[in-house]
Amino acid sequence: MSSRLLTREELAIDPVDAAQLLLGAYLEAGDVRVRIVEVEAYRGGDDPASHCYRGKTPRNEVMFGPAGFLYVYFVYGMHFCANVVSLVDGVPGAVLLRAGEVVSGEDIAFSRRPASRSAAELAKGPARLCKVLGLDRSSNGLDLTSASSPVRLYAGEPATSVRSGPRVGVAVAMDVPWRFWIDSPAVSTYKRGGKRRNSA
DNA sequence: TACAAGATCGCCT
DNA sequence: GGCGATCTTGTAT
Repeated sequence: MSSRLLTREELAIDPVDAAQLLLGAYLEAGDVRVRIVEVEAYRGGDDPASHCYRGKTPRNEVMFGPAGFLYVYFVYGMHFCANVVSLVDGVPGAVLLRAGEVVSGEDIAFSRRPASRSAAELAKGPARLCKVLGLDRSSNGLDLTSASSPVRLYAGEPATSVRSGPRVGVAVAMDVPWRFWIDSPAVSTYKRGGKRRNSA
């Protein structure tokens, strides 16, 4: 298993490229380690689906900062979603971590997600991924490239057979295939775009 | 008035 | 029954 931390410069690239780099990488928080198998790229000003599309705010400030930082945001009043900031300081961009496989600390993961019926379901979805890793708003802004950080990002084996398609749950820009995943039982099968309201 | 936190309802399996 | 880059209300500026 790889134990090399990803570097900031490796992540200071376009979110679309960073997304593919993160596939197969490992995210470790405390005693739980997850292998990232599904991500989505989010850009800034040219991406209406991005939190940054509307400009910089204290909330999404992290996305405008240097690459390699963790951006955790609150959604639906009960869920958290984790993003890995990419691109350089001043340019918004991030990769949403949608799903992963728990490869270490599975017992802890189950204790956090008792409803999970199988290991593959533990981190099958962005909100679950956060809960399994114990990520919350206090985790926002952590440096994933620092060995002393409570949450770290490790390089994995190069992802092969990367697939791509429309992003999930995004009501706009569905024609942009910025969702990437690799073959894994933990990848969510939910792939329908357009929800809530009649978007047709 | 703007931003951020809290909730709910539709679509999913 | 559970999850989700939305929607609404409260607080801060």
